[in-house]
Amino acid sequence: MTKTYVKPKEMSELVNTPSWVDKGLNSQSEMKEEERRPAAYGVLGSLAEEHDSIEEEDEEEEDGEKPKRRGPKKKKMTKARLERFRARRVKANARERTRMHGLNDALDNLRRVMPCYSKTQKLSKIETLRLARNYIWALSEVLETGQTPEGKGFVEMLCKGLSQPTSNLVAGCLQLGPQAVLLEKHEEKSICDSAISVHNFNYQSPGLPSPPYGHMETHLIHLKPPVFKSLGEPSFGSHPPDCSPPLYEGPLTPPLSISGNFSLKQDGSPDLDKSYGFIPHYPSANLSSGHVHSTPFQAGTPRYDVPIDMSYDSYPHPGIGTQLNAIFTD
DNA sequence: TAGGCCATCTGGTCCT
DNA sequence: AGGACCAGATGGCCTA
Repeated sequence: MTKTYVKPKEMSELVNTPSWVDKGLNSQSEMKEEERRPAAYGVLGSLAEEHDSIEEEDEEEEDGEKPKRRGPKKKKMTKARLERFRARRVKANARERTRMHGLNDALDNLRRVMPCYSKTQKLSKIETLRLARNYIWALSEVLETGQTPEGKGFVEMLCKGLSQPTSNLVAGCLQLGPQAVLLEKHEEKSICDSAISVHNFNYQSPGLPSPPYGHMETHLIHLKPPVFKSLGEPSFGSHPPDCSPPLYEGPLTPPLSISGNFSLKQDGSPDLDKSYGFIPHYPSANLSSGHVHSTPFQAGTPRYDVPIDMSYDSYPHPGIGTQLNAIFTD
């Protein structure tokens, strides 16, 4: 289930005021015992406790009843040392946040080059990674065979292992008609025409609003995944040299929206802030007759179901697959 | 209300 | 000593 994620709180609020700060405490160790969480017990609390335990241990050693503890004796936790640990922990937390933000930014960039992208309807992290894996796979199939991707098969490949909602979403994205604003990219198209021949691909569904932004053809042309370079093109050797996708350095423009229905800015570029939410308009069994899912859905909201094969064994290219296969299998 | 997804905190490990 | 990375724990938000 994709959804619009809303941050629980303002980041600055979380950064500046952890829960124990909210309570007017100096550290989590000062929280009441029942309010403490095991994981949040914290170095500060455990250090304070450690300090106590060391003193107790010393007392016991004096009694001579307990064997001496091996290893270096822990330093006594002075107030200054506690302060240093506290400051270090705060810094580490900030670094960790920054690190995770960087990771999320990278995931966002990945979302932007996925077949369905919208600022308002974000794929989850795991679904983004799974779709990316499938997408690489599907594109490698197109490049390797040099054949027109059969629409149904292409979408099914993209949807391997994805959740039903995400599968529907991808299917909805890719069943767009041939009218495409981005067909202006004729030069790029001509370069790799022999390798990427998708002219016959047409998933147009009756009743689907004409998307101003992309269908499968433009999307494939648009993509210049750096991964092909980094892989050394082992499985693309049959392709003309000029067909190897250049390293992508341009802006990360979304090839397709979730609904294929972006608003356009004055310059013709898609206005990502005003993209519409995904609305499935399509009757079930439209894409793959005989693969209609029995998953219940609300009356009046027909779904565009894609059969989901949760196994990765049937992927076409074991070469690239062996590298990818181990990554996202559950 | 349960489950999914997320951000954050935390402690451990490895490396410089 | 300190930074990067990782995984576990936890609570908040949202949806079915």
